[in-house]
Amino acid sequence: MTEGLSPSRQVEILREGAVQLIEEGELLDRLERASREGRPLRVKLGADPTAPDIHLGHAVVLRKLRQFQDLGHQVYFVVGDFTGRIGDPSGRSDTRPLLTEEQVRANARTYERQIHKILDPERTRVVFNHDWLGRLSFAGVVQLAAKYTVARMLERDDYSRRFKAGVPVYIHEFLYPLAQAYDSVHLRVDVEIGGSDQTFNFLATREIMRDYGLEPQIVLTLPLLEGLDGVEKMSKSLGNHVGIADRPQEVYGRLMSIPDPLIPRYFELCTGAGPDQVAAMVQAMARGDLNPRDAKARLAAEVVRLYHGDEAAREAAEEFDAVFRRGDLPSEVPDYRLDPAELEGGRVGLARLLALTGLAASASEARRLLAQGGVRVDGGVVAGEGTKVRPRDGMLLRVGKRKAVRLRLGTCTIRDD
RNA sequence: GGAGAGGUACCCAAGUGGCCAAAGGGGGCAGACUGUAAAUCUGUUGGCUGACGCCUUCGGAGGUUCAAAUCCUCCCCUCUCCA
Repeated sequence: MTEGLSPSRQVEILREGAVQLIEEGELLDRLERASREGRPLRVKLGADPTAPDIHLGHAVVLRKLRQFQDLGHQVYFVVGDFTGRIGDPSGRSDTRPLLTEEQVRANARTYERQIHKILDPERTRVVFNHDWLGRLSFAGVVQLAAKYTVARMLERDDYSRRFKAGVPVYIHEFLYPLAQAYDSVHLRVDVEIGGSDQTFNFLATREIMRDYGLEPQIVLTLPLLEGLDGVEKMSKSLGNHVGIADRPQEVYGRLMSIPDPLIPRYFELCTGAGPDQVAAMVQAMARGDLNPRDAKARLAAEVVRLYHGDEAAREAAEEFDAVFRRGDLPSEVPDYRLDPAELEGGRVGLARLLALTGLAASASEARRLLAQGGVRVDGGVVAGEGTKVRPRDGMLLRVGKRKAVRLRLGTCTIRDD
């Protein structure tokens, strides 16, 4: 706990690692007043309820929020159950799936469970913006929309780029920043925090808050973490993410797959490593004293430790070395229970079997894998596309290094589903 | 309302009657190599089949033709300019 620090010291802590802080002076001023009045600052983070898996990109922001909490401030975690239906205009997503009430609630619970790996539950309030946006009348919407101009809206890079490129921009997308702004109006937010891609929305919110006669929120943006591909920002829909609630082995393995140039970046944004430590490591790698592979292993272990503890980190590292350096079997090999009806004369086409077990998406794909030597049965590579095998209990099927299934042949096959 | 351009596989994009299950790139997957699931190189990338081959797919529905992503009709959607 770092509660009770002087406002100027708080500013120092809070601005560290930020892309932008608008305005630093305002923050200091607000902290001073709050401290005099003995109240915490109200800090807002908005979240889209469509993909409730929190990944390392979100964690960058959440860890900053945690700092706010440790300084004694109050977090409002706004679940965008209303705005989520408008459709997030950033990025490629065309139309968002409409979520049902239950889905939203379920996703919100998933969120809560995960954010508390990082946030302090005592100082976190989870709220739903449908509660106030859903009550806004059309007249209220018009009033809100009258507070911002088309020209200013088009300043947003995302809109103007799509507009110039001839990609459709729908009118309701303009409502997205406005709705987000109204969240801040409703909650009388002191500080809003988010990824640097949110800068436009946050700044628009400041103006709109002023228009409603409120003090504009202070804006704090943080770097966007690149995904595992090193190109796009991390996001679940792009599949380049590492979820903080993913299995430790998965977290470890996925971090081992980042391209080398990304190593310092990940250390900086995903671990507690300070700039000095990172710089030292970069130098060591440049000198050849530190193998990038080992740096990555350190990164992976550190991140796993952060969210799953020491033991999980050790185990994940061990498993990774076993599977990928020594080519051993993964520790958890799922069983597949083969239906005897698939057998013909005690045998079954290997391609068919691979498709059944899920090791290949289809029998055609299985044939391709076979042709490429990517399939092993009980340790031996099988090449022939049309190969038939005589399955036996405990037979081990492997595709590539990562996927394996153990065959089970029950004598009794009572199926009640 | 008028004029024009477009809609192709997971994504971008070529293809304007048969040689098209559809070029190329990205992404994915597999193999080689390695220091790792990095980088690089190679292969592969609709489904069914041991195989010959068959079936489904180029916005949607019909039609012409021995043969349609490609031609015709209607419809839906997007963009640009004009009003």
